[in-house]
Amino acid sequence: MLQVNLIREHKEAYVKALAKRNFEAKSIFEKVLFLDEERRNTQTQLDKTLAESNRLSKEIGKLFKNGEQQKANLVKEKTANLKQESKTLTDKLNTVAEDLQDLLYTIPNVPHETVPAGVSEDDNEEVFAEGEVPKLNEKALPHWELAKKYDIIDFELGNKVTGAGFPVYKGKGARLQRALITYFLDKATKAGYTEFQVPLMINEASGFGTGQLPDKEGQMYHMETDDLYMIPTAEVPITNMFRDNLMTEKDFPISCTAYTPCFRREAGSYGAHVRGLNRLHQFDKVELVRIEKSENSYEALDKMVEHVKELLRDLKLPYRILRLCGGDLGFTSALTYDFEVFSTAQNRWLEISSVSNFETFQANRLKLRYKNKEGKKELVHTLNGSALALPRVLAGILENYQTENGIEIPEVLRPYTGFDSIS
RNA sequence: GGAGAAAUGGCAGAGUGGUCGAAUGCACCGGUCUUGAAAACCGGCGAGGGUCACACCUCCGGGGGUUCGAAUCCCUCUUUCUCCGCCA
Repeated sequence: MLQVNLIREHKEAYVKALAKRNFEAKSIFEKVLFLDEERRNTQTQLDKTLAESNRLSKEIGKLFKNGEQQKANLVKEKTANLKQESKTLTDKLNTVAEDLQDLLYTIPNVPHETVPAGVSEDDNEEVFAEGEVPKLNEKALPHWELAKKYDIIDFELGNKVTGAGFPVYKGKGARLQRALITYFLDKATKAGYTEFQVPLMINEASGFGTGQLPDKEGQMYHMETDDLYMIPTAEVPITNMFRDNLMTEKDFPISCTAYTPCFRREAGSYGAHVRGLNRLHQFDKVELVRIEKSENSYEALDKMVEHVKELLRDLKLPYRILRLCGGDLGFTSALTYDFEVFSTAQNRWLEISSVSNFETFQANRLKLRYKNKEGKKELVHTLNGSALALPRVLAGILENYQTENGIEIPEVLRPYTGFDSIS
């Protein structure tokens, strides 16, 4: 959620920046500023009314104490009007404040100056690429065929137990997945992130805090009886642990990591793009979250990018980094880098990480602030990134490491898997 | 799931209808003293809105109500604790 005072100050610049997302902000901003002024005016009127009735109440108290009942009753009559008036004003205030809030919720984050304009993923900007695409022979298989051949992932079983998009990992497949998780967590811990285990369901307030609600409730699984949502990413529980916090300088840096399953409804897709592990309703992910002072946040973003690069380098997977264009940028993000691994057998790029700086957009909703050296309260910046999302990493490994004799295990994972190949 | 108790500032803990935004202690910040530190003493010290700054308004778990007036009374929800039941 954008800050109203900043909208007032930087209206023109914001309108221009939001145009990169193809978001027409001008008239909405005008409405926001109008409602905000209305809100403040109403508040002032209400305050005056309440002040007067507070004054009278105290007077009545004194009169009663002095035994001047009659005088007190006279004053009492005067309060009736004020009461009615303050009720009317309170109602008005609530309505205006709510309208303002609703409107603010519809405005996406202002893109960073480096974000290119664009309408779709085709306009994303490649900023880095590394790693060699292996030469595979003609008989190379896509990962879902490999999974079947070596009996390490069973999609049919998942269908039976739950439904499409909930695979069952078996034997060395399960072990490889666990090895990846442990490896990622170890790397994050070494890089200074504190490991957490967090709830896999969240309440409504948390959904609002990180911006999944109110817009994207269709993306999350909802437990109606208890009004809880399955997490679509660990970002939600982790970031919300800090909701309503007022931090001090000493609390920084804050860097957290967690492994969790993630649940996404992802309605509406079909075909080869959702084959196998490409898109699932339940998948595993190791997530990084950082909470930073505004002046440090972009440095922190770079560090996260470097961290993810290192993971892919270690796994020797060919990948590229994209700077998302305005049209592809998430609602809450100011700047996002997507990492994609090249899936050789499918001959396409698979997104395996997304690293973003939300600046104050989430912090404003979360009321997550810190007291700076001058004792002034400032909103913090929140950042997060996947390090990494498992299924597509697994797909990349299976496809890129396949040989005629089986699938080799990347060197760095062997201490974790306890085997060198799957055959 | 059943029975009972509780929820107050960073923490502990007073406060049961009127000058209570809230005693006191600890923690924290500033000062005096000290070679330095500790102790002692003095002062400051919750949050949000509002203002150039004051004034002023709101907040004692959340929501609603009674009253001229609520931290205090009533209703309701949530959470925590104790006991019982069930249970990985």
